[in-house]
Amino acid sequence: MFSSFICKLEHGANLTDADRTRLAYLPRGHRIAARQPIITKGTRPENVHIVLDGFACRYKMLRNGKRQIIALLVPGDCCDLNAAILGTMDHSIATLSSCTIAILPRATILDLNEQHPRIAHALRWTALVDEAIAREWLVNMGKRDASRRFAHLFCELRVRLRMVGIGNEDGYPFPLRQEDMADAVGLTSVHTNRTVQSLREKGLLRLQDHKLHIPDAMQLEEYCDFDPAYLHLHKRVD
Amino acid sequence: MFSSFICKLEHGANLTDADRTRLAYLPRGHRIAARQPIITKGTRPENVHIVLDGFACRYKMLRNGKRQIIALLVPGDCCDLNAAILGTMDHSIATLSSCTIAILPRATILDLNEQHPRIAHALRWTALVDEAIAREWLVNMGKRDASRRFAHLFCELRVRLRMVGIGNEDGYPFPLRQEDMADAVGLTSVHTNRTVQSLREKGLLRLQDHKLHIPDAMQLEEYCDFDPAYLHLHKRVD
DNA sequence: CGCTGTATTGACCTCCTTCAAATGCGGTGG
DNA sequence: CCACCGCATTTGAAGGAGGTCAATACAGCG
Repeated sequence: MFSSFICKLEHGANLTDADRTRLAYLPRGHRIAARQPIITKGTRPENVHIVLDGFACRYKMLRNGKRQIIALLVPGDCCDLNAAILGTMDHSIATLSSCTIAILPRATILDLNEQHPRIAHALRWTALVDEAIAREWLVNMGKRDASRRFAHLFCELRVRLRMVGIGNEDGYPFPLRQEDMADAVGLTSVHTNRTVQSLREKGLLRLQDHKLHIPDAMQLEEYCDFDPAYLHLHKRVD
Repeated sequence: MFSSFICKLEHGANLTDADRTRLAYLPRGHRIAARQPIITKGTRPENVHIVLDGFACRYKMLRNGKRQIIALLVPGDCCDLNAAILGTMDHSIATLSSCTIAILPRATILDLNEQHPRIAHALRWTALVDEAIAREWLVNMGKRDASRRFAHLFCELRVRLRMVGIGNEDGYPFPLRQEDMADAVGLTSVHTNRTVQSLREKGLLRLQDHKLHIPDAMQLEEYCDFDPAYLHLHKRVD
């Protein structure tokens, strides 16, 4: 089902029914296990990958073996929409949980861009929002302490997931290991553990069984100075 | 003179002479003092701003008054090429040194995109490289210690500036205050001071009179594991 | 010469890392 | 059903990188 992808595009443009039926005809996704490569740094991207279910990530490895996660990809997110212009990939993409991934031939994207201006607009919108998210992550890593950093990440994901119909008022599925979370915010997994505990003790959130529980979203947003403006939602979520 | 802008675009496409003469007809820039706003968060961008000379930055302010610099803009860089799609700016842009800035009406950009496919391609390329730089900055802040962080920033700027004909083998102009440098890499100005000193003591670089001197670029790149692949230069620089 | 803004230095503190060991837990095979 | 394994989480102790605060030095400039 492309529902998450369509859901996401709805936020970037006012799609028509014709647009929606066109999107419904896209190839179905296939299942990939957790922690498997999707796209590897240095390769030339041929097709466009879309996450339909599960969590994936963009990341870069350093020579010393450390991994920095550059972006989290949730259902509805595109992996390499514009990567072709740059020639080769400057980072890799892999699954974090088990995922279902759709692979669209580049020709399909070209067709969508030419035949469906609203979809084309929505696709450009998603790319720019991804960029805005990267900018906000820079702020997060540069200026917030550990617990606010995680709090902010969780607030962001709450909005992004609600955008595609995942999770509800009091939480959402969160399949990452602590090591993944650590690599995403620039901390160690040990400190991640202690930080999540302190957030629980503060009553701001609870993380168990790969589910994130947020008792009071407002309070959490207040705590970390979260302002969803950078996600550029025109339609309300919640 | 649009030389830096043209210079930059040459790296994103094989421009023709017709492209170049078209670019030469763009409006000239005007002078702005250091530390002046160019675009303010929350506003709706009307025109496209291009830095022709000097250093500027994208930044976000936090509620607690801290500033995170999200990107450095050097001659040839565009400020808000695609911002219109997102509606309002989610961050601000300001000069760091005195700058000359060109303002292109959106109509001009549309015209370039329609009449000059190679320029259009180059513009898309610049936008994607900006994004790649943001991703590399995430790695820098997340995984490198203070001295490697600065080393990496200086290596990046060396390549970006050479790309537009600024600086030479042993250094380049660098007008930022230590406070600006600190806000760009996520450290304090005090620690910036000590870190730059330690880099000097290591013989890796010298910073004085707003000029950065790099005795041995290879050595500096080696030190911080700098790999310019993310800048996606097809034509050699140096 | 004093004013202003930036760079520099010192002392102290704390947040986060590092390393290592312990705990928990779901699966698998005996 | 229990023992064992692999994997992730949790905990402890110690050290270090970077932050904070405040004082000083320095340079350009009216």
